[in-house]
Parts: sequence; structure tokens; C-alpha cells
Amino acid sequence: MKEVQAINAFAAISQETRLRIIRLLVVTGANGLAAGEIGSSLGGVPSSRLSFHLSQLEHAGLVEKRREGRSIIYSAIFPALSDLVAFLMHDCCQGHCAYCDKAIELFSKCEGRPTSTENVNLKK
Amino acid sequence: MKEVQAINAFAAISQETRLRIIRLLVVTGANGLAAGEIGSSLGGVPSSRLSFHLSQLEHAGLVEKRREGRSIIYSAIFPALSDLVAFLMHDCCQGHCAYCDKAIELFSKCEGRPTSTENVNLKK
DNA sequence: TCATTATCTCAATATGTGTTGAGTTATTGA
DNA sequence: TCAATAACTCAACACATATTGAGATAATGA
Repeated sequence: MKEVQAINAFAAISQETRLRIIRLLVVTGANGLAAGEIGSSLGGVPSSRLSFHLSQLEHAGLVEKRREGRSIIYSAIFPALSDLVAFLMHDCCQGHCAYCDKAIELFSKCEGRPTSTENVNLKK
Repeated sequence: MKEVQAINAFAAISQETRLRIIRLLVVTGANGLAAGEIGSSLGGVPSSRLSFHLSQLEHAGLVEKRREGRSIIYSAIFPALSDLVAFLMHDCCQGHCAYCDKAIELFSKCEGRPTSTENVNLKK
């Protein structure tokens, strides 16, 4: 991940509505939610505002959309989120922080689907 | 962590100079760096600008400072960074993503000091 | 005490961002 | 084809943020 991308991504989520959208989509997972459902989950965000923020998030590379009938379904791009975290914590303690190293590795495995604890093996 | 704090933190790191400062301080670890060292590591940021950005980061709760002689030493607040990541990825896949759950747990253990892999145990 | 170094504060300016409302495009079912 | 629904685009305004330079404060060593 490049610095500009990281800056754009952080800028995207440093706004109330957008942060709420992303957190909602993180909980929702890979299936995503229709724009309208997002708006109502967030307590009735006006459509023009919602649309504006969704396109900001899309531009920042954090969400993607697909059309399904009348609806446009938005979902979080999980690798983008994990790259973002990795960029922030890169080389923690000069690369000698085993906690962060391992955490970054685990995040990168998330694909927006429920995972069983059995898949989580700490030894490489 | 509250939403406002998260928004302020993300806003703080969505600016080139500040993102670079934080990443530098993450690599540096708990010992921190003097303001002047930060400025020169970043390729000569003018002092008034550096000072402005450091105080923004401090306000956002991401760095702390202490005086040592003439210098003011800044260091990253590691728990704040891990809380931030946790806030973003909270309840991933409705709380059924074992990767993210574990990653969040590991991040929270980082204290800005090198860690040996022996300390990293994935079974609770 | 004085000069020096390190860092911060402040005000002015320029630039960027969020919100709003009106109007537009796309899809569906009658 | 038409009405209804879902979502988007655009322009205008208000507000927030970054940069700059000048000046202030704090600690050190001679």
C-alpha cells in the first residue's frame, strides 16, 4: 500500500457518517448491504448525502458496489482494511514486535466471512 | 474507545506529515524521539509546522511528550493505536471472524518494546 | 547574566470538505 | 409506455484545516 492510498483511506473514515458506514459493512461482511439499507441502519441519512459518502469510500478503495435489481449493494473491501492497518503498524518496534507482526498476518486472512477458531493457527 | 475519539484519531493520521510522524514513532517504539529528530528524519519539516502537527497528534491522543533537557521527546501511545484498530474492525462478520478477533487481541499486547515470538501464544 | 538551541504560539491566508436541495438516470412491474 | 422506487450528480454555501512567518518561551553552558 502506498502512502497516498493510506492517507485517502484514513481521510475517508475520519468522518462520522463514513466511519459508521464502514463499521456497519465490516460487521455485515462480504455479502454487503443495499445503499438504502445502509441509510436506514444509520438512522435515515438523506440519499444525496449517503450517496456522496459512499462514493468517497469507493474512491478511497474501501468499499465496492454491485447492482442487484434496483438496489446497489455495497460491501467492505477487507484486504484494503487489513493493508491499511498493516501500513500503520508497519515495522513496529523496528520490526521486533511479534505481537503486531502476527496481528497483521492474521488480519490479512480475513475475507469477510465467519471463521472458526480452528483455522487460526499461530505457528506458521 | 468512543466514536469521536476514533474520528479525531483518523483525522489526525490522514495528513501526510502526521501519518509519517506516527509511522516513525511506531517504528521507534516506547523510547520516542525528540521533536527535532522527528523533523530531520522527515527531511526537514519547518519547526512551526512540525510543532503544529505534533500538537494535533497529541490532541488526538496518539502521541505523548516528555521534556528531557532542552528537548521534548515524543512517543506513540501504543494502546491508543490498538484501540483504534479494534474500533475499526469491531465485531467483524458479526463477531464470527476468528482472524480479526485474534489480531485485535494481539495488537492490544504491544507496548512499544520488542517482543520475542515465544510470548505470542495463540491459544488463550 | 547572556547567547544559543529547541520548541511553541499566534494571526493571516489559501485550500479543502460537508451539507443541502433540485434535478437526473436506471430498474422494475403494471 | 408510464409511474414508482432506488440511487446518483451538480452547484452553492458554510465551515474546517494546512501553511507561513514572526515572535515568544524554556533550558543549557559559558
